[in-house]
Amino acid sequence: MDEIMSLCKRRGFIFPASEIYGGINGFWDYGPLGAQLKKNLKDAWWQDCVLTPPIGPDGDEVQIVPVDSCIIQNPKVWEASGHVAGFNDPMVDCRESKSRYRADHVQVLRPSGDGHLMFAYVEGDAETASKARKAVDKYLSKNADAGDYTPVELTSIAVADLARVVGPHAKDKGTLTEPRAFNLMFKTYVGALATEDDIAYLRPETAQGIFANYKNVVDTTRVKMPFGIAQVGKAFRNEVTPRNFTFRSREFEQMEIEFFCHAEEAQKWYTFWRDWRMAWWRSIGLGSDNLILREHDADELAHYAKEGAGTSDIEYRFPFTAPGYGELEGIADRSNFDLKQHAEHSGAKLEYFDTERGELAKNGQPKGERYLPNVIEPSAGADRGALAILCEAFTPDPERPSKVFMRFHPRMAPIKAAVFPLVNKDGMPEVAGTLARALKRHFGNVEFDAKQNIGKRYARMDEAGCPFCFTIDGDTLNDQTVTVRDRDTLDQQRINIDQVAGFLREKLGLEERD
RNA sequence: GCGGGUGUAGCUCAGUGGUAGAGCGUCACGUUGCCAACGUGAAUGUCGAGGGUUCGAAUCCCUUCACCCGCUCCA
Repeated sequence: MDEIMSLCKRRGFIFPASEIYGGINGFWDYGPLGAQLKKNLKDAWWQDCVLTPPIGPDGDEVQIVPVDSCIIQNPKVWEASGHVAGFNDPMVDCRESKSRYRADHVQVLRPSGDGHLMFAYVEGDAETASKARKAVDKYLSKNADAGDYTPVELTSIAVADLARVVGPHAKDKGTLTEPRAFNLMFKTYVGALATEDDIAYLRPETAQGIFANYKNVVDTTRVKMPFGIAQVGKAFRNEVTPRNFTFRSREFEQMEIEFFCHAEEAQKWYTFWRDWRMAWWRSIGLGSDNLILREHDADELAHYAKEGAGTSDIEYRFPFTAPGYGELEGIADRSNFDLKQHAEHSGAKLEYFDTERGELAKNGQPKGERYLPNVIEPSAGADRGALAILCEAFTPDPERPSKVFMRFHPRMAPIKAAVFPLVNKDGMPEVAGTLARALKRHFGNVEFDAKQNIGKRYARMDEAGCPFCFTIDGDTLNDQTVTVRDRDTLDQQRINIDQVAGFLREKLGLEERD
């Protein structure tokens, strides 16, 4: 991983944010190559999910429409979604055992007498409860005046009295910190006065911006159930521990679809999205066994998925997680949790009237059915995706001058092609420059380089992950052919200069896709 | 949030109290005939930051920031 981070810095993929001031924990900037790489990833997602979506399980093209919602929304959005409550759990730390507990999960055995020790345990945890009980018995045998011990909430203990509490996993008293709130949402103020009434939050996920716009989309477009709403955008979380390069950042970008369907079809669509999203990641270069699909166990389901039919993660084996895996995308059946919450909190009627369902009327037409749709959510991390692509592409090769090359899928490669004059004279640079400019118009980032010798230029392109290099040599001036150098095989072939654009179009996957 | 480690040029690193260095990379000129060749020249340092000790600190001490590893957390 150190080598990957070093290459990212050296070649301009990723830098620490505000590095000249020492950086800032949990924030990363993309350099020239990284910005293009991440954009290629987002563009591919947009192309394949929104513009030319896949064929669904019923044989029809899936319906997806985009939105672009604000990072700051009415704070009630986050109350309805459960984020305000869920993000504000006070926690206590144990200085001795290094354990951390949710304060409202810790119970304390407190005696009727004053000034005596108290013993904490974790609610519902037999082991610590038994430890605390035994400690009480032992203590009472020497301090009969303590009186009767009864369980109370830790949160009801005065801060000064915490010094007499023995933690759930501690031997000594007074090792528990006072409960502290870990607010994982970024707070800000709307309006220049910045009073408590003006508090707002940076969105911790893009999903709620979709749910909040659900009614507007249904009312103003001709979408019919089932359909999806897609969004790409930044989200923010005050992670306790930003870690592992860009994997857990405090500012990150999501690519999300909320796919709405009737509850009876939720299972079918969940399976469809799970499998199709997995195939999609494979198609853009994560084809190795570093990529896995993992169904969640029942005990790790999120609050919104409890009643749903399933949650699975598409996970990648990063160098820093190996032999384990890290999440790239989660596909969750959120049931109708979110729309129900927003309907209740806002008072808006969010039920969908489905004219194709219900009993048949006398005229043979369905009477229709009113329901809150279920939601299947494929939610992918753009930064994590870019990081996985970087890790997967990183290929050490002691045989070649650069010692390493980036084996990007051509669709993801930030530099699509390079054009070199073999030597910087005899009319070669002019021909190469003309070809490079022509290719750039069709393929975007195409580099022209005439500096130093040809070997160095190939090596530079290997590190940048450029899949194809075209070299103009003496023969080009006579027979109009150029050499194509393949990044992965190092093979060279000669093609006519007029065929270069067609060659690239085919290799870059710009031909018709299924 | 706890514990351990690291921070010197773009990168990799040397430098343990006395004038800040090397290799690679970058730039210019020359050369070049398909995989980091060569020659000549050049630029590039808040030694992570702040404070202290000292005649003198990259070096010793304190504080702090960032990154890496292990815990913890990840709705």
